[in-house]
Amino acid sequence: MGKRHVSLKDLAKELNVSISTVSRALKDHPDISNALRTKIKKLAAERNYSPNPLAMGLLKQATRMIGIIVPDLVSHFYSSIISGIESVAADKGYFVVIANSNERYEKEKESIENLLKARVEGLIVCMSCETSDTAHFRQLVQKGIPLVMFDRVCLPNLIPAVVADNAEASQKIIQHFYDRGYRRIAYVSGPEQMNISQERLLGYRAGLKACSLEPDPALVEFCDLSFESAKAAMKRLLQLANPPDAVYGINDTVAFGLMNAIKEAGLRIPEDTGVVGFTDEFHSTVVSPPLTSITHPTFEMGQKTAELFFKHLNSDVPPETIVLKTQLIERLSSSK
Amino acid sequence: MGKRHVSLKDLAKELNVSISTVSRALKDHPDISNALRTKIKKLAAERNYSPNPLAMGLLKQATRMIGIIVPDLVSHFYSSIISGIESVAADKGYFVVIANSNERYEKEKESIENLLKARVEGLIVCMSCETSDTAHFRQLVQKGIPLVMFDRVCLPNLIPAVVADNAEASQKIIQHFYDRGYRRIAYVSGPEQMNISQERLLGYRAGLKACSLEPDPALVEFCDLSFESAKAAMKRLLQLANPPDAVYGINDTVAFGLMNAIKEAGLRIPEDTGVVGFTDEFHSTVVSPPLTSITHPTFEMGQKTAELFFKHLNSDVPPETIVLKTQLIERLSSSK
DNA sequence: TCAATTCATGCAAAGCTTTGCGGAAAGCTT
DNA sequence: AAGCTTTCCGCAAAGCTTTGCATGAATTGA
Repeated sequence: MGKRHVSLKDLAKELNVSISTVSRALKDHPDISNALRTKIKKLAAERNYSPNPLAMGLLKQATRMIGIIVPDLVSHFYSSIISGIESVAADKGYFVVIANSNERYEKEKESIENLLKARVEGLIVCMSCETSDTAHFRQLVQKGIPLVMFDRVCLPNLIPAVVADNAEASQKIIQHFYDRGYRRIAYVSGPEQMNISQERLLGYRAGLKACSLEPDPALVEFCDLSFESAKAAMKRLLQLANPPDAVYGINDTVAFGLMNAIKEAGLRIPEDTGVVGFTDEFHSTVVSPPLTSITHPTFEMGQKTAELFFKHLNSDVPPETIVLKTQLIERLSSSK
Repeated sequence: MGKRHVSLKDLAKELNVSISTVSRALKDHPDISNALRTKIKKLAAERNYSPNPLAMGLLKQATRMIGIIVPDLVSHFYSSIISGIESVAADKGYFVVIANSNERYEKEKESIENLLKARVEGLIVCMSCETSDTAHFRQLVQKGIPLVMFDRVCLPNLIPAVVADNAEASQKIIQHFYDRGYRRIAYVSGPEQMNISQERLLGYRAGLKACSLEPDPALVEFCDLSFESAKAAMKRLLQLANPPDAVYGINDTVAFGLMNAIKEAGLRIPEDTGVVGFTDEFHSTVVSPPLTSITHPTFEMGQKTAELFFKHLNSDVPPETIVLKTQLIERLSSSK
């Protein structure tokens, strides 16, 4: 039950030289003679030496860890984005530590605390849908802690961010519905305080206007982003005196909830009700009928977010917001 | 742009006492007088002191990090298990660091290296489907590094593990098909070296026998677990002179691939071909028709795995394998 | 042969925390 | 008043690495 890792000290003792000599030899410092250098390097390789990151962290005040806070770990959207972040971070020799806010404001604040206590070098955050007070983020900026947000963002003048072009995507959806002959188009949004809810609502309205459709407030519903609440929202829409013939859900889970309610009501998709989602490739091909949707380039969004993070970690550039273009993939759920 | 975190030293200097006094006061050591203790605690709270985990790690040789290696970050199965692990780890004050083997043997070995270099205290692993050589795991055990596996496991006498009762689940599926009137039941497995492939195959055969059905080797297909390869496997099955009237896929992605191929062939589910998956709740309700499946209790599996990990981290108990019971949830895809 | 370089290596501090041990001051007893 | 016990606190080491400065030896030039 010996020590698990060899240290410079161990190597030094074995070769009867000082720790600093070993350290220098290993990093090709010119002060060390060739003979000794090769001898030290050989032993280090044999013993499988690797520098202790704790010691390095202490010395350099850098842990090479970056904290991620997501509202939910399980859905494809976030795991895919995390995957994208992780791939870039790994390239730079960074680890990611993931915390889950579970869509709760309190948990989000707590996660920030914990990650800072763990000495992450900075944070990448997607806000919980409950969060409307942004003081905790402003504080991070004030303390000079690197922070980048994605998808659900706030304080764009203070905090670098990566988002989808939400308004434009919404408009494309409305236009698409219109082209397919749908005329009463509903939108099931998330909580009002979320930037994505707002932006997509603006796009929705702009889209209606562009198609010369009369906006009807009754066709805009809100839900808490859960499958069940989306289903309930759809049920309310279907009970309207003049129900929609098409509906657009703010994300994948919501779209599935909508489809479920429509089917349970005995209506056909896309004949009676068209559906479009804001979602990622995989799911949409699995549901039936295949779901027309905006492809959110999730993996890429993760990569871009990580790149932006590293940019701001190393230099003091002003915050920028990267807007990713989306694409509408037409499938069966919206082709009357 | 001062230091980001206050240290004991900072507090000590401010109060003109020694570092050790501050340290002791903060942990209620009896040697410190009441008056001084409260004064120190007050300042610590004000300054938002939290002990530096790097220093602690160095001192205690414990990083409170646990490494997880999964074959894939994006699928619901793994993200849900990770979520379960994380919830238990967080309770114990541990962080999880996640590495993705991408179903590749080489990447798996590399991830082990990297996580050890990062000084995780132990590893939780689900093997890549490529992995058949288990020397790298045996090495970990020899080095005394805590290791627990889940779902796809190996060396059960050496390595503690959490698995589903695969054989029994398979049998239940066959029995279920039989009860619904299906008679030519196919099984689309994963790579042969995987324990889950083997165990479920055994259960499949036992199930056929219990139902007095003749096993037909042509009805067992293998795939690499991807949607596409599952689809290809199903196409091969459908081209048989005597194609199956029911098929069982080794996991969710595979089952979706099967359904896709069946639909493309113009066959109806469940009338022409019954389908059962080995999957998790959410997806199965979203596809059409809803997929009958074995519920893999993923979140719980993650929790149990983490609990087992901590058990073995702290004491030297012999390896045990925890077998989780599964449940067959009947939905439309298998009810002729 | 002595002084002046050059070359190779070691010392020690810093980064932060815990903890055994020793020390000083105060209070008590006789 | 001297000695003893409490009570309270600081020193220093360990855990690991990097790096400026110092030291020692060896080599060169005069």
